Amino acid sequence: MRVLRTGVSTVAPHHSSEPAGNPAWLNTIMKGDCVAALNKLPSKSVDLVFADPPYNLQLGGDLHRPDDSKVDACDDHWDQFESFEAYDAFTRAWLLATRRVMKDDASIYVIGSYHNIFRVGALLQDLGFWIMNDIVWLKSNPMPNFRGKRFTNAHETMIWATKSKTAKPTFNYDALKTFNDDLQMRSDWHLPLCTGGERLKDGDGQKVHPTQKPESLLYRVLTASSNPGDVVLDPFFGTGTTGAVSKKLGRNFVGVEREQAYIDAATARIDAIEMGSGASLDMQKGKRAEKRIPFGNLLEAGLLEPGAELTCSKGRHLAVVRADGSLKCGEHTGSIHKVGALVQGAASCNGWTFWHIKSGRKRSPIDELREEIRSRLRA
Amino acid sequence: MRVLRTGVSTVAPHHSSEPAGNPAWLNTIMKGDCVAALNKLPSKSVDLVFADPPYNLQLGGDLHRPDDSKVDACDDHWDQFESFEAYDAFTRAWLLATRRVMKDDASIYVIGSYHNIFRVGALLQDLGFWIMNDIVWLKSNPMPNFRGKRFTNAHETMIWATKSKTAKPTFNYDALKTFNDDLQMRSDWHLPLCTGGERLKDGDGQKVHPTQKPESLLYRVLTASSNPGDVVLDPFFGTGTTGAVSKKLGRNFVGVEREQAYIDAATARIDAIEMGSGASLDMQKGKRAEKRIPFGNLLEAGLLEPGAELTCSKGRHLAVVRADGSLKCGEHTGSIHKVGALVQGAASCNGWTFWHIKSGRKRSPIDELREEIRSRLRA
DNA sequence: GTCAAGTCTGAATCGGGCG
DNA sequence: CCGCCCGATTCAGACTTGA
Repeated sequence: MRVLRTGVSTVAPHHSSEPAGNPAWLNTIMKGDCVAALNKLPSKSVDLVFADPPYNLQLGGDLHRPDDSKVDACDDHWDQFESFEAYDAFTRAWLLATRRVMKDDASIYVIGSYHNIFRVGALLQDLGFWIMNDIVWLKSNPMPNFRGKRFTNAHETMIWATKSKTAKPTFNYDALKTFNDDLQMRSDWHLPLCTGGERLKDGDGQKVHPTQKPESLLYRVLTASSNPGDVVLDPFFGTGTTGAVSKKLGRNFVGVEREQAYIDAATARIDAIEMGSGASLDMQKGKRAEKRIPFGNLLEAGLLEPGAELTCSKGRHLAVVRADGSLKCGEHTGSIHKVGALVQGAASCNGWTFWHIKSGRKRSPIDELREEIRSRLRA
Repeated sequence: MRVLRTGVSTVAPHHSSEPAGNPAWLNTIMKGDCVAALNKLPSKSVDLVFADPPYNLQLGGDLHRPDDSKVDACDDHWDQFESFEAYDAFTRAWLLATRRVMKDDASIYVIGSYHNIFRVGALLQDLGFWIMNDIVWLKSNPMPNFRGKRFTNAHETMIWATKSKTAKPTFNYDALKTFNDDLQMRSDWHLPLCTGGERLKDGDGQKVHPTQKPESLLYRVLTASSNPGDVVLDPFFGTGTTGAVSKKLGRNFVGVEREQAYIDAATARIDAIEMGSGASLDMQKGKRAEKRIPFGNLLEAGLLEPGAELTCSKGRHLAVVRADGSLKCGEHTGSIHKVGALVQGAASCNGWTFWHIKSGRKRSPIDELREEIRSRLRA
């Protein structure tokens, strides 16, 4: 993996036509300031953004455990801001730079704690982003509150947003539902902290980065809001969890990071990963992904004859199929959906599952005939 | 209980010296606009504030369930704001009015959803409040996402703050820890919605208030951040959950509410409560039951790789694991349970015990990997 | 009275392609 | 851009109904 240094830019200015193949910045870490680096990327070029910005923790003095050991707090210089105004200006700048490189239907996830997430969320709204969900990452093993003065801070908050209210972001609903044992994925995610072998350590056994995120978190974000081959941007790349999971899941990434030590650790980490590929990356698809079969096809295929009689599952309503693929039920005529809605007095109706045909003694939904057509098309 | 109408104020102007005994406004509902009513209270007079302001939901058209029934949305006039600016101005005004009546060491809790909570949190910080925690109320029974377009919105967020960084708020650490089976109370609270007998209904069986909060939530807030005899203010009193729990726990309350229908319901509700008769009021504890582990967690945790091969115990059926946690076995795809049922021609199947993975020469059920996750979560 | 099956509902920013 | 219309989409828990 190459590292592009944006301070001494090795990224060529972007003209309207990219050379064939992947652009030079793909699957690289750009070194330098977040906004300056993002400004070197072409606009509308990324599908998903995961951002883990500085939390502006505003820590006071040292904190000691009951056994008097010192807590290794996040007091790095990059987490120091003079005021809320300074933090807001910083946030607004990187959000705007990020917004420019997002495709119109791209998603952005920003993670934070109560120190910064309210400011981030309000600014997202002020800048015209549209919030889809907030998600809480519940830590199974959070650090306890040693002083007993507050609740154990056992979660962080992620905001999922799009560029605008009208955006139609990728959301792999069916894949997530399957992933979650056939229940809808909820806004609360129970995941352990990044510890043990996953946590990057330096030669002295010290952790390389104070707030390394667990791969499980990124795994779920990428599964939810991207597809294989998509481009995932992380403007605060750190030790590269986003890049690592992107590579495993067959996504492309681009990162921005200022600190050379983090870049070095991330580069080694990602180089050691084998790129995911092939059928194992296929996402579980739902009915929406299936090709649309007009009702008339059933007549063309000979699966139904004009004059065939359809009923609802209880046999209460009776309709006749006409040669043009419309139904007639008493005074009502129209599509299977329209007539189904009319006879029920409902606002809408899925005619495929509402209408049944007699096969032997039992009634089966005409959806089974549609499935027969689909299987013929696949063959 | 008396109701004070602040429009035709029955509250005498407050001088520096209160007459002996409780002030007239104690344990009453003040009718009228929130800010105007609060301005009639003496400064620095309350110990705890619980505020459930309008969420500014910005709903679009109607939403229907899959069975075509209409969702009874919260579309009340009091939740309509013209813009974020209007909502911010409203929020700033009631926060400032509330701040004045808070004692220096008082606590304030504000609850909201992603529609409004980020604005509330940022404004709290801008006005000099000091955030102690954010707390997530995880709903065991939230409304599902009917269209499959987002994560199930399964939580709301509460912010606990003080008037300033130097405040020393009440925090009954030991009481909470005892309640929580001798573990520190965490920032995630697992509580069901307010339904059933607790939910106030009118003569037609319709809910009186669209967003009545569960008493369990207030019980925990009051236990954490107040003492018997304290004064608890709720500037958006609604149907009076704050007043009801205050009375049960031997706290004093003062509420502000604009809608007469809510005031009537709250008055009857609170009058029916016997002070301190809280035997039935056990604080809802965190769930002790074993947590459900979705199959996808095995991939996130790295215990299975995409592409891994699973078989039944005899090795007869072979399935491949995909990155999204679905299985593929011939033409069949879906969850471990669904595919297990399909390959056996069974109606249902426990995928955890049906599917095995080879470890060395023998096959072991993937249930053992789930147990490994559980032990990590316990650690 | 018991149990099983069916109904109802909860702070919701809930569609998309084609003409 | 607007309108039409196809047709996809739900979990937990309390309550009601009926055998």
